[in-house]
Amino acid sequence: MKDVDRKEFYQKVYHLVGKVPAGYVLTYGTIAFLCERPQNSRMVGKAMTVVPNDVPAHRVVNHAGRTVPGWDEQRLLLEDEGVTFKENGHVDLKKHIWRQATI
DNA sequence: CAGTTGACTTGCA
DNA sequence: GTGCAAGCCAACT
Repeated sequence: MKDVDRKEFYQKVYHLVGKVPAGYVLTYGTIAFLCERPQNSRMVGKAMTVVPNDVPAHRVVNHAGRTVPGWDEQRLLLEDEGVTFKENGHVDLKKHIWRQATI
């Protein structure tokens, strides 16, 4: 894959995450799919490690609704936006998954 | 340059 | 929904 493609992929990821409204979340797989890289879900997480400060990376969770390991603040940020958490520490994806995402 | 790592997903149980 | 194994790809060592 060309270097420019990776750059585009990252840019799309940031754009998508930036489009997610408060109170909703996206999964890495969804983002990867919308970025035309269904297999690169791990890269989404990698991209998040270098995400710009103005991108709400806390709205991104894994397919199980679990929050990012080592980032306890994420739960607080989501709760503040209206996202409901289960007692087991998982997000209620059924209610908060963002379906209208577009590139 | 080769091996390991990881903010993941899918498939099966 | 949860847990384990296998797969995938780029970044890191």
